[in-house]
Amino acid sequence: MPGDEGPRRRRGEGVDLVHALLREEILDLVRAPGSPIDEIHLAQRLFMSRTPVRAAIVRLASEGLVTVLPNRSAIVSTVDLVNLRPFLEALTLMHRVTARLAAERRTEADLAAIRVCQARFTRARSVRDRAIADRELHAAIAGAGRNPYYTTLLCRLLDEERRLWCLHPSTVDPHPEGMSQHEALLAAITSRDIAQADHLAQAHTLHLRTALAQDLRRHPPF
Amino acid sequence: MPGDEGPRRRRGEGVDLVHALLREEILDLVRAPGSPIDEIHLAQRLFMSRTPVRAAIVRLASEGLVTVLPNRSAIVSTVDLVNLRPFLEALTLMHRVTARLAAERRTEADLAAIRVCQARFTRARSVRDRAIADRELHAAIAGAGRNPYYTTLLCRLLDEERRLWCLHPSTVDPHPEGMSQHEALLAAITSRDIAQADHLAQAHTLHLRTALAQDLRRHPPF
DNA sequence: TCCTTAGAGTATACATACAGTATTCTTGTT
DNA sequence: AACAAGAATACTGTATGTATACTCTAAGGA
Repeated sequence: MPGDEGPRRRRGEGVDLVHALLREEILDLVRAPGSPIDEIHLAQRLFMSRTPVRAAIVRLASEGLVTVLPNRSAIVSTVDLVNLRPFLEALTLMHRVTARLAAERRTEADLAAIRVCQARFTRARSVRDRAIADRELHAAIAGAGRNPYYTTLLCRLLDEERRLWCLHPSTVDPHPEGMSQHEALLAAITSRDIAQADHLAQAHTLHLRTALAQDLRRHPPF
Repeated sequence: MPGDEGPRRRRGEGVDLVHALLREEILDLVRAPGSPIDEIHLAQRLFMSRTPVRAAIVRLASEGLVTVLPNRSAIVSTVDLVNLRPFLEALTLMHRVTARLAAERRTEADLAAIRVCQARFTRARSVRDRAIADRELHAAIAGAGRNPYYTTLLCRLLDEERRLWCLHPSTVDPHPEGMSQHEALLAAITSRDIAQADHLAQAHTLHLRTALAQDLRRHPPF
């Protein structure tokens, strides 16, 4: 099977390939939360053996995107409503602390990288592209804060936020104030205004919180 | 080899076994930071095949305890001095936020569990046992805060702190104020005094910070 | 003497075979 | 007809073989 098709992958990139593919499919909700992941079919689809597929699943499990059931198939992690409160809580804190640190420590190179992401965000048209660009933008801001622990956690939370956005597209569909919020946040980081950056980061997640609540009221999940 | 010895492990617990063993050896500095991990020898030592060993290494890599070099052997993650500032920064924030939330949300059952950990901490005699008990205690406090994101990150940071303690034992060896600090923190959480819990959590890491600085001055790593 | 390079050796990344468990389908009984 | 027990099936966990990539050593050339 492995040699049947495919441009004879180089040794070592098989796991990354499966990991990236599964990750995208999970975040785009192509794979529904709770749906099982069949190692064999996935391996056959990618013309490789089960070994790298299993390794990728283990990695995704430690990132929280899949849940392994012992002696059963692994499933895509569910989007739990009881998890919503701690999620928004942690997202708010990480946005605030990374924005503060970015305002404090950013270099000119950081600002340039952030502006590239911002430009990419304004060009994004689909909900999915906006979600990806938004993640990259905030990851760049966190990177300017120079604390990999915060960056890692924020990226994980932004991944979960992407699934929420795909579940409730109306929270991001018009998104007119998203850009102006970003612009204001960038201005605060540029001028090293820590208090203002903190305030705007708080407002950013507050916006998400109210939009989600509105959406849940309009489209209750029951 | 697999059936040679060992009480015929049940299916599925092999990976957990290797993971737990490697984790302990890494945190106790039995395996030096930067030292390579030989899958084959480890598998032979535990009377199992390389497959579960590899799975455990992948898990440890995603937890940050080992670093996999592509097409090379995995190595124990190094304790980097340039990482010390973000580490202490994140540790302080996580201690503060988990203590605040614990003071806000703790139940009677939480208090009972925390007190069990505290009792275990006072009974601990060796540096290693104290480090383990300290981790369990703060994990219990974080658990009372009801935010798994904070709990996960704090536990990861406490693991790294354990390696620091083993590298610089003098920071914890006498440790007379550690217990009174814990007692005061527990009192604040019990009486739901959020501001006081925050303040004490901050003092807790400040103590670690100054002790580490003192120790680094006495025993410079060069 | 030092740098480059070729070859042997070793260990990882992947493939595949086997074993065990969970699920499902079938069959018999009430 | 509905339920239970057993068999068949399917997929996971583990073991092991194979090929590739890296390391180390040594030899040759500058």
